[in-house]
Amino acid sequence: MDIKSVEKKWQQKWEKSKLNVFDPRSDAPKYYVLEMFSYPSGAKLHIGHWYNYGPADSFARFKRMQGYNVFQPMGFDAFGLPAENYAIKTGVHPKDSTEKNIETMERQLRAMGAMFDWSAEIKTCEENYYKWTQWMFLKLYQKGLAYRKEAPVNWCPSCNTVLANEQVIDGRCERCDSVVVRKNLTQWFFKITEYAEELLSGLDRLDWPEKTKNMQRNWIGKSTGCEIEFTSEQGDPIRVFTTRCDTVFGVTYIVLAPEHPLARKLATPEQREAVEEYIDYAARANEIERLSTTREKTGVFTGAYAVHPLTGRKVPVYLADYVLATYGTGAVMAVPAHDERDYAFAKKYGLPIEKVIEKRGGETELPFCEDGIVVGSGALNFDGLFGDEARDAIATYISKLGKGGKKLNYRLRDWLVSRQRYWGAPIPVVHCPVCGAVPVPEKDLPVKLPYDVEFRPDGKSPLAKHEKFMRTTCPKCGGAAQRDPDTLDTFVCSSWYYLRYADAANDREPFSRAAVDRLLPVDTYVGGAEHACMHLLYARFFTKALRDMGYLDFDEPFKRLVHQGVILGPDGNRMSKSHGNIVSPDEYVEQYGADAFRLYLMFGFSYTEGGPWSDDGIKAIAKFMDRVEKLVLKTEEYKKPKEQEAYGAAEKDGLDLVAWGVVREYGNRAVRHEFSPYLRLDELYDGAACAELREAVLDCNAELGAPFGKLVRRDIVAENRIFFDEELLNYAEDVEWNFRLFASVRRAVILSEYAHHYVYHPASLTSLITEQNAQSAVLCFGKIRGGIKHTPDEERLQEQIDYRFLFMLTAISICGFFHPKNEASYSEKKRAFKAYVAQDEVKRTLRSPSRKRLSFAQRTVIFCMRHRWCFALRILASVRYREKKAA
RNA sequence: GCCGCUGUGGUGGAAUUGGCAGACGCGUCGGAUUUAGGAUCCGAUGGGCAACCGUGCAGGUUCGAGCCCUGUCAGCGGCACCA
Repeated sequence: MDIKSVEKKWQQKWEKSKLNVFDPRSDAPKYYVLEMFSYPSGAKLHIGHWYNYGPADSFARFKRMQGYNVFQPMGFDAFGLPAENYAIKTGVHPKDSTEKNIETMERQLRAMGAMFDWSAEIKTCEENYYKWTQWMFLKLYQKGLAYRKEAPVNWCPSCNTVLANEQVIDGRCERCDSVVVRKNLTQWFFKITEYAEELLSGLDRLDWPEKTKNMQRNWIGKSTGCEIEFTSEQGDPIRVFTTRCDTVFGVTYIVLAPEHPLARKLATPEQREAVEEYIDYAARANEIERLSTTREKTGVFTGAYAVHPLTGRKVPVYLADYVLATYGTGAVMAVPAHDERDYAFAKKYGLPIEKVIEKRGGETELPFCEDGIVVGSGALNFDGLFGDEARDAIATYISKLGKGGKKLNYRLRDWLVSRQRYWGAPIPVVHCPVCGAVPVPEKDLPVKLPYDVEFRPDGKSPLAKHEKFMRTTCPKCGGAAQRDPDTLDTFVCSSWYYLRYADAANDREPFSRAAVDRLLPVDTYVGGAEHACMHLLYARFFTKALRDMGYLDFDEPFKRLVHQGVILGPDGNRMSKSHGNIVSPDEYVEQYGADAFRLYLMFGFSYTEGGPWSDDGIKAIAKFMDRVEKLVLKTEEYKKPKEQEAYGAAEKDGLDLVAWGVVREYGNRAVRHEFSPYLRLDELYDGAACAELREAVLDCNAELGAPFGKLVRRDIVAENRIFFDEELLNYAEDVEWNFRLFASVRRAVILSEYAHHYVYHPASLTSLITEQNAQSAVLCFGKIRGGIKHTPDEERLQEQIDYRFLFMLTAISICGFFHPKNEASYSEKKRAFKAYVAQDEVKRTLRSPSRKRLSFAQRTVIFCMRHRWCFALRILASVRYREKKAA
């Protein structure tokens, strides 16, 4: 078959027919399948794109065949640093290079044969999109969720911009790997911390990979503890946060972060110089050094003392950079006996170490950091309490004193969104010397990004150097003012794009409520795991904020999340230029076609794991497709009407059952994104199911083959369309086109002009179970011991199970009365069995509704009820197969 | 250090709710076809002569465990001076 022309033909047909466009008037339930949109980098689609979009698209098709009105849009995350860095290197303007890249990628995405709804396409760098990104900023500002403050920020000296915490990996810039330095800058922040609790608790209800949910949980980092107020001798309150207030009686000193506001103030004249020096030192030390756990702790005594709120004891106040200014209160109470860090610090500076917790039932060895029994509370009488109990009591006491109390703390920091770069959405704020920071009125949006800018990297934002852009008037007082020279982090753009898709052409608002209500939330979201703590967290934050402003009616943007794995190079390493192991999709698509390529991606890997690429793998797929075609061509010969009806009822029923089972099975897996194992041509005609049929199919010259001819074709073409439609797309449709024989299709298959858009509803099991084939397998001692015929009526099966059946199973299983190894005569077995079941306890067991107390027999019956179709069939098939072989 | 995930043939990886482990491929071996090679098709392929034994290791629950429980080891991923 000429795969390329077939692909082209069908892709054009779909395009013309607009079958991929979401139909808002349809009555069918909606299903929103979303893949993370692409960043238009210079290169063509790489294998990661294909792996993300190909199988996800097959999933979308599957949902469509199940009768859903599927919405699957595609767009481009077009702003971002790489385009700007490319401009600095080559002089090509980011807008030009981005547009060119998008054009290329669009073409490639279309050639992939995916059913993207291009009518909803969005590009975040276009005015009609970033206008609304700016609108989002204004809304957050109005709601008090965007604010400006001077804060120590992560500065990447190579990218010349600040980075969000999430973008700093091991003290280095996520993008360029340079060492990040700390800098004080006035920047815009989004108050994501306001939603910390909901972002955390909402995770429980999401159908997301556990791993990802855990990463977010860690990132949010909730800890339950207690705030305690100490007082300096001069009277300044020093609040500390601790999760171990049960150790409060062991406090022998206090430590402040070097950036703590009281650090300088508390220093005594004698210590002033040393303190200044230390603060200086800490500011210079870069993140890497500071974060290293192996590094020896450093610190300095302020000369000041603080008063312990419970004991009235005076304890020295130290500065040390092992305390972080940005977490908790920026100050900790040090309990060297029960904290490793405090212990190490106390040892080094010769501070007292006092045991106040005792190990329960054992020798207490310091530092002892586990829960234990309070022993050092003195007159306050907390001695003897353990762990939580002690913490509860002490925290309650502290709050009664008015010196603090229970407190929740989060590791999550506010999201820094200013970027000193050009290629992003300008921050819609004007700085007026009179009015201060004034938001740009909605009607003046968008704040347009100028085209003619200077990219030379000199630490200043390119926009800051663009006079025409910067000079403006204050919207409030009308006086001369300056624009904010920064742009928004590109993660702001991607925090709401899934909403825009629903109403991409709207030029009056970011989205209409009606459109969003119809399509959102996203039912299945597919993309890489690397966004766990950034995009996926930010997007959730946006959704919740917009909900609270009344624009949305749901809490979570992505109901279900699937991460695709990573396709590695043939050598098992990550694909990279330095390894020289990059597999380019293009050459394979050229040789085998897009369908074969996609099929291999689904078939050759576990979707969420990925794995090394193999040339043999894709060859095997090509071979598979070849065999399907041959099989269909062969069966074409069996068309004679008389012979068509010659196959027996039993065979037909058997085949129906198999088809039903496989279709159901496939469906079960497909909804879980487990595609790989269910493309077995052979299984359909396997010995387990229909040995005769398989022979007939594989040897078309055999006499037996003729009666099955039509059935085979029906099955391959009609029943298994579910496989082909999804994964073989164009190819399958052409096969079908050439051999359409739908006359005998009994399923509720709705025909339309375009084969792959059939709605497929597998028939119910009940309709397939007949008097002939309703059987259960009898399992006993772990093996199948036989089959039992019963009623085909699924609903009434339970009551129709006759006592003999039940008792026989009981006998076989529990007592072994009828076990093959039991040598007694039949009547002896029967007598023993009857005596056994006459016992009250056995009777009770047999009637017990509790699953736990069910006997084996009952469980077997239940099991068989659930599985009977498959086991019954297998028994039938294998018996028949054996008989035939013997004959 | 803490949290999470994963351990199945020579190999990628199957196995529904605990129910015939190793599907479907790749590779290998044998056969057919071919002047030959390639391609294609057919058969065999966990171990053991056998009964049997086999899902990282050691236990446990169960009539029955790859799957559930306890412990342990290894690999991967994330977090990491977060008080």
